[in-house]
Amino acid sequence: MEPQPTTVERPKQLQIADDIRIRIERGELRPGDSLPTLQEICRQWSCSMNSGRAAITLLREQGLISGGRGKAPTVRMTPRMVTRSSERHREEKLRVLLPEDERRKLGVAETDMGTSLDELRLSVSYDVVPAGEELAEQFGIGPADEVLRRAYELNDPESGRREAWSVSFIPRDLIVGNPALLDAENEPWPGGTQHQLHTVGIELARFIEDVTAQMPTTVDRQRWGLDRGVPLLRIRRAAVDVHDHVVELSNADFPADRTRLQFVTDLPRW
Amino acid sequence: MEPQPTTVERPKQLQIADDIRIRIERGELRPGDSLPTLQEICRQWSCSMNSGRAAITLLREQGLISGGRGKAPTVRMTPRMVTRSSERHREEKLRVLLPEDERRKLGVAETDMGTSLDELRLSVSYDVVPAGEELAEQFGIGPADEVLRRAYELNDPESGRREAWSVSFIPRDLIVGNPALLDAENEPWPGGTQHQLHTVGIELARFIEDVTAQMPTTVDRQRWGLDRGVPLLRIRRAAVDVHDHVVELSNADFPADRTRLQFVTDLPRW
DNA sequence: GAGTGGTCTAGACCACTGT
DNA sequence: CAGTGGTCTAGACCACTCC
Repeated sequence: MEPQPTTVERPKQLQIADDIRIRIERGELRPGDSLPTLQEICRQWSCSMNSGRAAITLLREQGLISGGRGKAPTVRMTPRMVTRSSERHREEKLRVLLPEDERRKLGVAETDMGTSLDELRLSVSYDVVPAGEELAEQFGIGPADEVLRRAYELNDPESGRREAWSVSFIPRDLIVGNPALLDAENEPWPGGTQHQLHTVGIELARFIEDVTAQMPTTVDRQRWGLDRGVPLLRIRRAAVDVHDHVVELSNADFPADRTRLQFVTDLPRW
Repeated sequence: MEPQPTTVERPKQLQIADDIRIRIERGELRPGDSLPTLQEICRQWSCSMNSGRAAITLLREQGLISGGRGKAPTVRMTPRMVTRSSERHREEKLRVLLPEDERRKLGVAETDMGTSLDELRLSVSYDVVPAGEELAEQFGIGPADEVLRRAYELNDPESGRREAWSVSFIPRDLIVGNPALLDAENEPWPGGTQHQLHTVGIELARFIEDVTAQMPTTVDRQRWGLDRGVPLLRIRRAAVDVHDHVVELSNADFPADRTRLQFVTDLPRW
């Protein structure tokens, strides 16, 4: 539990930050508007510069403001939200049985990360590594058994900022039937992961996705070009085949200020 | 974009926070362990107290540490994660057709918020209000048409902390056939929202859930009893009936440090 | 060049934690 | 009680923005 002062008066930085937050929520300060300058804050609330700064830091941490260096911080403009729907999984499965020239329109990167490759730089790395305790338990294999580890990262070549990131694991034994799957040079694969699994006779029955959120570290913030106060959405996904075996595990991160995760749950008819 | 200093050297607070973060990630500092005292930090990194404090604030903001008042902050212990699975929706639908004594085991609060009522205090408020622009568009009704607004809040009576929260909207026209649905006194309803809709002849076909995350405000943090650096997961859910009409919209928040949202996507068989 | 906020130092008071 | 970190003041330097 967060330590809270038990003083009769609330801390000044909290009072200031809340006052300004309320002005933002009321719409008196709109996205893009500048906050009062630090000096004005200190005058209006009669506090020292450092307390005023602390209030600004609090607002930043709540994701309400951005910018500031050299000019007053501004009320944060919400970036365009990109929706990433679970319907992709079903569409990808349908596409697997199409001829290659149809499939070719979508590679693993697009279907797994939900972004287009246009004007982005894709880094792919393939490794064969021991599964380790955690993965082994999920896959029902031994910890020393090998898994194929595939890491994808998309960067904006201009800013260098990360736009998408994911890492996935497949037990090596499952894909020995098609050695081409072990070669990163074949990326992007026409049709995505489901088609790759299809080439070794695996049909998927469902995806199980666990969603959590956490604050990025300072280096993560820099990598993604994130404002302070923006969480990362984390998806841990298991792909289950028609025999109820987990055949792929993947992790992916998404910046919460520009990502909306959509999940559709169909209900059986009465 | 976060302002970054362009000085040749990185800011001390960042250097200190990163050094300690790396020690945590390496396992040299384990959950529950105490950080070095502020004085030790200032000695080791030869900085002023305020810079050391700023580093601690950064770690707090990243959700890595907690506590502190009167003693050194400790590496955060991850609370037990509660998984909230989309399978609930399917199970609830199956239960709707059961006799009442079977249904009675689950009320709206449990099924919609995923928690048990045992030892928790439930606050319910029902209102009939105009839909407004946003809801009207979703429901396909007029902005002045009325909707039933149901707000649920679960609190721990001991600490007073909020444990669950949700608000849901249903067009009034849909439920006029059963006036009992407008009465908050009937909570908890045996069988949840799906059964309530069943009493006015509505069968649900699917749920569409949009997940985002954002940082809580300072008052939200206090309400939920959240540590600094813990995001809130926000679910915006639409219930769609068999005629493809949106019949219920709901919003719910969950603390990200103790909640895992699970979504199962079934794939059609070839 | 004037004004801005980010970072830093030095020193103080207070509430809280332990013994 | 001594030690701790949270909050606060006062004052300084710097990089950045805008004119």
